[in-house]
Amino acid sequence: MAGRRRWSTEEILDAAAELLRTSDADAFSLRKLAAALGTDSSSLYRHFRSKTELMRAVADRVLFAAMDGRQVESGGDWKQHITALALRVREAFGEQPQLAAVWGRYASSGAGSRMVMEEVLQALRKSGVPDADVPVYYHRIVVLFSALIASEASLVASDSAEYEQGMELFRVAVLGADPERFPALAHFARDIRPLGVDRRAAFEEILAVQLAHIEAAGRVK
Amino acid sequence: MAGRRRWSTEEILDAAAELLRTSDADAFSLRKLAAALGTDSSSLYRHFRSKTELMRAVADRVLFAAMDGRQVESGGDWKQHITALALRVREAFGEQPQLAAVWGRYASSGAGSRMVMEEVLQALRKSGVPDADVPVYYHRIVVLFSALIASEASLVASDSAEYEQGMELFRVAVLGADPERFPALAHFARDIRPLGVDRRAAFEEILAVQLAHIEAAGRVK
DNA sequence: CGTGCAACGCCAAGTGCATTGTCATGGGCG
DNA sequence: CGCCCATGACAATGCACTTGGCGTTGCACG
Repeated sequence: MAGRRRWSTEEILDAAAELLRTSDADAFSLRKLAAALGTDSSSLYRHFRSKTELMRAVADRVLFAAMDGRQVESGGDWKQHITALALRVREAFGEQPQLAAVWGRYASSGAGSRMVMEEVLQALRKSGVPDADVPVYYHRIVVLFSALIASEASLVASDSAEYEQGMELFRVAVLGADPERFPALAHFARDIRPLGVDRRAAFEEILAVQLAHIEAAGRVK
Repeated sequence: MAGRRRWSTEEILDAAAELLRTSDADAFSLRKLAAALGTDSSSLYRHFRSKTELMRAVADRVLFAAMDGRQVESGGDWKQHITALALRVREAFGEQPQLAAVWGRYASSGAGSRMVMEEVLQALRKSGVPDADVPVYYHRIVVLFSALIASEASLVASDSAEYEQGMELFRVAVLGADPERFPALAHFARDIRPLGVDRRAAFEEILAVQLAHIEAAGRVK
């Protein structure tokens, strides 16, 4: 028949990234991906041993794309550097929430992950903390970082029906709290905001606090 | 036939929690739950409209159980209070990772969630920050909190096969980094540790830094 | 130019999942 | 006592990942 052609791994990954970006939420499946490529899902198993392996590869490719074109700058504040990096990764995964979960679980396999690690480590070396302490601070930053991004993405991932339902439950739980048993909750009820709103501001502030703490530790020594 | 009996909602929730605790990873399904109860999965739909609704209920029940027996103490350092609360919730969800994700997504519906909210809010009121600022600090703490717990749980959630595979990829990515392109990574390669290790220490330290920052903000005013 | 092998498309099946109808039943209410 | 509706049981639908087999094609190598 006609369509017979060879699929490069990159073509598959790009199609997958595209499908993940456009189609919403958990609508992604190997079947859909194969259909979008004009082939059969079983053919994908010639390139990847499992769906997880494919997802990992896509995640790294997205990460790589997010890092690409940026040179590792040697000047500038190291905190700004890490913050900018964080926001870039956050934005990249913001459009493909599924991938953030994958990255959060097994952070790191390919070139994209390596670039992220490299930049964070280089920034930390300029922070003033002794070389021996860099790994532990690195670990802490990455834990914080991947947790925030993954959880943020999982918020976007749920389809709107479930999301709305959750918001409704939240409203009921907060506004309907018994003032006797939950005085503080009832007192602040109207000002408490659900988890989903203002994520970016919270993200930046939490990260900034952590970085400032590291900087202070560096100065003391 | 014989087995016909009526299932109370609580029985179902307890069985679900039990199954989630003992069975590993994503092995949880309505079918398994029904089998454990000695019934059919369709019967569960007489009690819950969907699997999500059931998961939400179980999550809140676990939360409730974790909070139960603890009185809201009026004395003690507010930071210790929040830290202890955080660790308690962390431990409760540590055994049922699936639920942490549910909680992270739609944080809050029932009594358990309300108890957590109440305690955090009460602690914040003692922190010295003005009442008007409590909601925003609350928001920040809960975002950080749920993100850390959910992402940590998702690490435990993946079955050991995939976990090991991910660890292997991590090792390759770190140890096999080209020193020319990734000098810092190569330099620290042997001291960089994967995301999964030392989670509890990282958890406590990140939270402590955030709380200290809030306390400082409270003192300034 | 011919041959061989790796890779593709396609088909089918196996297993597991959530969810939805349909039927039967049994306990509570009049 | 007898009806009725909530609820349990069963069957079926639709989709998912994964595996295997089969016919066929394109590329590389001799």
